[in-house]
Order: sequence, then structure tokens, then C-alpha cells
Amino acid sequence: MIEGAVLNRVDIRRPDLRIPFPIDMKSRLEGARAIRAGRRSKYLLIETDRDDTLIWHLGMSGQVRIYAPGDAVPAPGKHDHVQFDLDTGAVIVFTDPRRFGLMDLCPTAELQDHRLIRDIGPEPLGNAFSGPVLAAKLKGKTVAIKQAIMDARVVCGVGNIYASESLFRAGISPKRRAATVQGGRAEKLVAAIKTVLREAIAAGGSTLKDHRTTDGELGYFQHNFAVYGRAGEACPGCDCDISKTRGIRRLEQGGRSTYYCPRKQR
DNA sequence: CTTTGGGCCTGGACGC
DNA sequence: TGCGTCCAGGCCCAAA
Repeated sequence: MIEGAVLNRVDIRRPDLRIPFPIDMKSRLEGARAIRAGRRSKYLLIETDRDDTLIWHLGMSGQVRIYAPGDAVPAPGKHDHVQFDLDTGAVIVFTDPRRFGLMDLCPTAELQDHRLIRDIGPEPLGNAFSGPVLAAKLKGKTVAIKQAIMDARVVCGVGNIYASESLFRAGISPKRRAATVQGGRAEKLVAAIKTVLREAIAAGGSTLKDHRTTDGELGYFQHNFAVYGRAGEACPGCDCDISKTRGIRRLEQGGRSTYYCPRKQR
């Protein structure tokens, strides 16, 4: 809906989110026409007719609120940081309570060299992400496979929750050295990542357990995870004696929680 | 070069 | 009820 629209008014209500907004962001965007909207990893990319591209990340709590022409736009709340008024009458508001999001502006010709974009690995759902590709990227890596698949240079889009879920589905221990995930294991892990992400997308994404929308915002609901957040429970299809195995375990890797089943994952 | 760990930030859960 | 404390997350980046 933004493609083809002119950004009549750009209202930036604070100097920064995760990183400072470009000092000239307002002047470069205001009056420009958005000619193309795209995405790379979790970055939204909006190209303008002034040969700039807006790089927009929602962080973890960011939302894009869209008001159709004629809709009443509420007075800005304290987390409504940026607002675009389009010539179509639509209004776009970037809301981000935790401020892990960011916006940057880059000449379109230089986009591929932008520091936030240039080292990003293959899209997880694309054909370029395959068993052999993953296996090659893991060669020589001594880190645990869980941390490796969360490294965006290996594959983008796999965050903490989906890393645990994918490894469970693939039957691979999160503690396994990344370099040992080769051949069939790599194949299986790629398939698991794709399935988990597709299912999550179909389910409307995952809402953080501590993140509730106050106004009945649609499109979000808690995904039902196989292992994430379920320490002590039986994993799906579990046939073992929980009193003996202690069920799903939680461990910490790189300061992040990992959940897994030691019996099903090697 | 690779790997580790810190930090950003808020609000919900929990305990007193 | 009202505090304080802890924790979660995506992801960059400095340090090791």
C-alpha cells in the first residue's frame, strides 16, 4: 500500500531508537515517493524516487500500524516514534515500546554494502538455503549448532525460539558442535527450519509471553511450541518416563535459553 | 580469523 | 496495592 505513495509528512518524535535516526532523515523522506517495498532478513526496505532506501527493523516489540484514509488516527502515544502521512490519506505509525527497532537511510546504489545488510546469509525459505549450503557454512565452526543457526551470516531469520524448535524437529542436540552437522543432518536441519518458520508464519507469528497488546490487536497469538518454554514437560509424542528423564530440559547458550529433549536430540 | 559476552529497553511476572 | 527485582527478546559490536 505504500508503493507509489508520496510521504507528504514525516514526523520523527525522538532522535533515536537502537541507533540514531539519520540527522537528515526527515528532509530526505518528506515529499519523496515510495516506489518499491521489499525485505531482506528482518529488514523492511522502502525505496524512494530520490534514490534512497529506508532500512526499517521492528526489533522485537515494534509494530507498524496502518490507518486507512479517513480513519481516525489516535493522538500519538509515548511509544509512537515515527509517523508517515501519505498522499493517499493513509497514515503509517511505527510503534516500538522497547526501542530495539531501528531506521536508517541509505542511497539505494549502496544498499548491498550497508553494514547492516552486507553480511546477511541466505533467506531461510529461499532455494539458496539448502543442506549443502548450510553444511559448507558450518565447516570449521566450533560453536554449538544452536548458536550457529542464530548467526545471521549462516542463515537469517532464525531467532532464539525457532532455533530450539528447529533443532527439536531435526533431532539434533543444540550442544552439538556446528561443524559436525553435515550431510544428512544438515539436510534435515534445513528442512526443519523451513517447516518451523512456515508453520509459525501460517500461525500468525509468535507473541512473546510478556508481550500483550492492550487493544485486541489482531494478527498475533501465541504459537504452540514443541519445546520452547516447556522445561520439565513431555515433548510431543513422548513415550518416556518423565519422572526419570525430567522431560524437556532448559540450558543456557550464549546467554540465551535453549530448550531440548536429550532423548530425541543427538 | 572466530568466539564470547555485554548492552540496548520496557513491561510482565513474581515476591515481599 | 505498591514497590523492587528479574527476565525475555534480536542483534550489533567491542573484547578476548
